Amino acid sequence: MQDIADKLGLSKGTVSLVLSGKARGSRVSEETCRKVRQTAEEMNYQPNEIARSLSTGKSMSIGVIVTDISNEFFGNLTFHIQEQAKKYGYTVITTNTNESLEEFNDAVTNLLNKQIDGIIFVPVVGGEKVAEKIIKRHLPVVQVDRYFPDMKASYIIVDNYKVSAEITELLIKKGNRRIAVVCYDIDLNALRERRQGYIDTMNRYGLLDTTLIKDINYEDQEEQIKQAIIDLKNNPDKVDAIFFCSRRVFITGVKHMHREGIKIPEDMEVLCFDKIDSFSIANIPIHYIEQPIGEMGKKAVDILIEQINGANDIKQYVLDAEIKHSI
Amino acid sequence: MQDIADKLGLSKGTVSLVLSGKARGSRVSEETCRKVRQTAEEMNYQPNEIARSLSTGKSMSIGVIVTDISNEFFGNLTFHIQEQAKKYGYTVITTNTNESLEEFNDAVTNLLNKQIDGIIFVPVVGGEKVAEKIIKRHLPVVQVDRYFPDMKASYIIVDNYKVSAEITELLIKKGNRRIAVVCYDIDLNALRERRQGYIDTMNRYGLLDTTLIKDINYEDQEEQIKQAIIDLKNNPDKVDAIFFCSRRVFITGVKHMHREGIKIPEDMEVLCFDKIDSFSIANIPIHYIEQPIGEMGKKAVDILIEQINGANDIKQYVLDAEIKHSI
DNA sequence: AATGATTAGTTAACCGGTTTAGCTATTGAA
DNA sequence: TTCAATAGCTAAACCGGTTAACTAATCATT
Repeated sequence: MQDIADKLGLSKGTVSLVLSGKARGSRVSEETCRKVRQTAEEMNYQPNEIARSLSTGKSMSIGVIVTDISNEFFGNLTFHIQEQAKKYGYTVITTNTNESLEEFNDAVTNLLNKQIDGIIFVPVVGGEKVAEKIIKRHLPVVQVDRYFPDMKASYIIVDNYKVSAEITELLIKKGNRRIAVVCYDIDLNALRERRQGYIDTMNRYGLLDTTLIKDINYEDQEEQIKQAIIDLKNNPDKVDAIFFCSRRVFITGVKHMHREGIKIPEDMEVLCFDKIDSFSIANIPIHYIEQPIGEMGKKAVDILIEQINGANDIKQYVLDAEIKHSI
Repeated sequence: MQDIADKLGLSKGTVSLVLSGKARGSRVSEETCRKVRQTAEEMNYQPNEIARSLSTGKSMSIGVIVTDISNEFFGNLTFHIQEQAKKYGYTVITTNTNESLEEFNDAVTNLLNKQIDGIIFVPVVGGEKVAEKIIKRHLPVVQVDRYFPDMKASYIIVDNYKVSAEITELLIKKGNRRIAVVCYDIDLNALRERRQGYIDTMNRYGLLDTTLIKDINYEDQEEQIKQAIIDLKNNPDKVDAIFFCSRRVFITGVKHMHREGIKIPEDMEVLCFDKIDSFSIANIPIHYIEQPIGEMGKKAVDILIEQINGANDIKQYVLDAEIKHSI
């Protein structure tokens, strides 16, 4: 800017006014504006956003903290967040927590120091204190996919309970009595709700049987899922269907169903919480729940930007997921 | 910093020296260091990285430009890049190009203005001029997955030709004569090489037949892949196997093979370039090529950081992919 | 006593923008 | 002719760090 000013015999301030589009209000002549813009072009001037940020206190970038971007769900979510942020002219810094509290903390600290304008994050078990740090700074924040119940902050999630109840009921109405559930035993409200939606519905129809509930330890999942499938196959009272509470459990579960020679859907039907891109390579009918990932990502950004622009009401959305069927 | 300095009757400079760890060289007393650090803690001082960046000219963040982070391959790649960058203390800003030249250009411009320390990017067709902008700024850069042949810059890619030739040969040696290929007609060297690896190998064995080569237009892929499958099914000289040149083509292709009642592997075997997380839900044997995504991501970061730290030799790695088999 | 070396810390410029008070010259009205 | 209003621009502070150059005091050495 100084170079442009020197070349035109103007001051740095004037050049800044023109280039930042604030020339009209402060009345810089049409002529000068044209010359400044032309010279900037000629000299291939590119603004230094860092300097601008320091001055304005706005970095024009937002932080996104997810569990693991290589996971189909979070990859999709992040994609939609990025595309929406792009529309608002915001840049996105993404970090993975790998479900670790320490990494979550590091991510938050780092983003705060980077003077980020807002944060969209997927809560990590035990991360309330860390999240409070964001609130204390009065930094706009939106939780996605999960939320801390005691935190006064915006969130946008899916009604896990409701859709799980619905899909269970759907299967019951189709004539299934013996529906099993396979779910991680992790203490995430999303997972608890999916499991509970199933349990309450089965109960309501008087079909609940604890031998149909298979809780899987995350660390030892391959083995435990395999065992769960074998158990269900050998259940004295024939099992009609299995509800897998998440993507990965479904993939591993179906694999072992194949290995055990369980025919889908003749022997058992399968339900999957989450859509998988490649359902169609499995030549079987699959009932699945499709979360509105795109809407969730877009809306999270919308809410965040509103807050960045001054809104200070907390928005908490609970979206409905859809029940679908492959093949 | 000024506040800390005031409270202790020191100068801002001294506080900066202590807090940035340069106190030893500039000899600030042990006592003063301790007091500064303690007071910083008490006042909950957090450095403003933006200010630091402006001053040092280093933003401690790198840009990553991929095609589409929601794609399993790029999601994985980005994940490994982020994890490795974290180790070096670098933050990652990710952007998607959606294979669009314009978006690629916007991303580069934006990252340059953000005073990023280096860029890792997946080339976009026609993006040579845009990439030159990075080079002209003498900004460290690493291309991944693809590369611009005429650009003097580091890259790290997989030997698409070689592994495609190998997998074709493997199938031939297993007794297959009529191997087809289904590939996008996009002008990406990665895809061209996969196709060519197949063609040259078939040729070498005297098995090449152009009715076995199916080029798919990206925009109309669903329909064209379907038609390709039907064509191959009806090929007068029975087709033994199909080599799908990428993930998505494979998924769509296998779907239509199922629909057409083609039995895998009895009627035809299938080959997929790229590993898919959920291969196991398809109860069929699949020959696939697994790219060393983790290594590619990690190495890309290593090379970039080396360059950021002053190395100015161009590194060009061609990694080997592995041939594997599901079930 | 003079000199040099060392220790401990200060000063002030600088990074590259933004922003606002205020200055000057011109125009228009009284 | 005089004064106010306005247009057009400048000067300088500011954002929050970093760092080269400098000062001042102490200690060791000759």
